[in-house]
Amino acid sequence: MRVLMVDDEVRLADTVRRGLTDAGFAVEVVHNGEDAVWAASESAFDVIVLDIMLPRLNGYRALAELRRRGVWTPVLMLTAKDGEYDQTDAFDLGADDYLTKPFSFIVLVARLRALIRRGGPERPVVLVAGDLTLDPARRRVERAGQEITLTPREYGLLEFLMQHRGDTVSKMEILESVWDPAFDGDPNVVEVYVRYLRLKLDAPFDRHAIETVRGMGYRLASDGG
Amino acid sequence: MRVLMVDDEVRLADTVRRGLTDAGFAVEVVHNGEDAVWAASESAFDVIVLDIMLPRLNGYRALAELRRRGVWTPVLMLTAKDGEYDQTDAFDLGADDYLTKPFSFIVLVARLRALIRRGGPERPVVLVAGDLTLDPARRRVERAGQEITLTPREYGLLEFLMQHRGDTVSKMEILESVWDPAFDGDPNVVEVYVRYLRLKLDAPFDRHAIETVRGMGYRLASDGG
DNA sequence: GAAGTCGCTGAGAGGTCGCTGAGAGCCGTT
DNA sequence: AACGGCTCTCAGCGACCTCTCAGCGACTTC
Repeated sequence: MRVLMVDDEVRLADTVRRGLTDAGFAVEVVHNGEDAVWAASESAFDVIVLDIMLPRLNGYRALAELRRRGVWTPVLMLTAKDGEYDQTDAFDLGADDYLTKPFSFIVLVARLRALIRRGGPERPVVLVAGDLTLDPARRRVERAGQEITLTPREYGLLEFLMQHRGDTVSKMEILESVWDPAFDGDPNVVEVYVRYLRLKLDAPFDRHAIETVRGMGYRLASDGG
Repeated sequence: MRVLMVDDEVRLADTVRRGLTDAGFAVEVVHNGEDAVWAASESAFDVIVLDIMLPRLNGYRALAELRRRGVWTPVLMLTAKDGEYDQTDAFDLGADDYLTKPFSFIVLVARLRALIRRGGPERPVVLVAGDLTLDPARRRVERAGQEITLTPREYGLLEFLMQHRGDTVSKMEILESVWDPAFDGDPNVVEVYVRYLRLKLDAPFDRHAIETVRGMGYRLASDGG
């Protein structure tokens, strides 16, 4: 059973490594996010222990990058008790379990065994509207099984619309959420990006997922159009 | 947060119920598909946990039936590891997430939270008058389940009438609320818009929701006409 | 039944809104 | 330095929405 331990607290990492080795695991340790992504991509681990606070590439970014690369090794995240991040965010990004520091070593071993036993990693929550799917962890959008590539802005807009699928959202709401909470420019930019999305999501499939509600805003059909 | 747990493995269902209760959820448990549909239709849950293998009506059929009835509560499906179904089928049928048995309880809780969070805030009250409904959040108007598209002005007028359904409201009250508090033009514009609403809401259904009270104003029938 | 008031209706002018194509500015890459 | 991708601005256009107006019918009052 191979474990990749990622933590920049050298002392803690070393303690854990020794304990896990005694428990029969083969352990590799790296201390920053970039090395973690590299190590996990290069060779196959059964499970990854990933701290959030990391130099160069923090735990969330590293996890997202791994999932984006198609690495689905189960990940147990280590979160500080009162960190700035919402712990459940970890799940949205494709983590499979988490532990709050400080943690009991026995619990860690038990969780790791459970993750390994359970096998494949859990799928992150995927937004669905008919045959339109958006996977936040992999930052991937598909219609009818076909991948759609979007720019960051287009992606942000679609994610917002899908989070509110079925509801009518105003351009100002969109601007405040997808652009800037203090946006005060021309709302026309939303129209422009809605058009871009329609050209990529609707036109090629002869569908109409994004409806215009004149005078109010836009609505993404719950069934994907 | 109310959870409906549907599973015919009594032992498992009970364990989950206790765990969720400890985690602060209000849990209701049923053990077959028909009861699930009934329970979910009768009262509002924040999320439904639905096993696939169920007596009387299996999970897929139950889910389809719920959606058919317009129940859009988020559903997390439980799938057996090597079942006959492809897991991704769940998405096609309108499930919002799934977990493979056996699953980690911690993951279940996190997923439920994510689903509830994703579902957004509680819907505001939907205005109802007979078979006429107006949903302010979705900005959607329906008569007998059929969507009616309204212009902003028409929508504003109908919203006002439905807020005062059963009461007679004068044209001046309408003008001050729907048009402008300092409106001083010709009240005839209200007559014109009442007509537009009648053409869209009443005429196609051979109904008379909006009554004229000569010399007084208008009244929207509480029972929708 | 005549006169007056009130509400209904069809037509249309004018304004607003959203859509669209073109292109400028800004990056990061080659 | 040139290029390509991304973001955003802008102005023209067409469709839609709002409101006005005048004629007519219905109801009320005398």
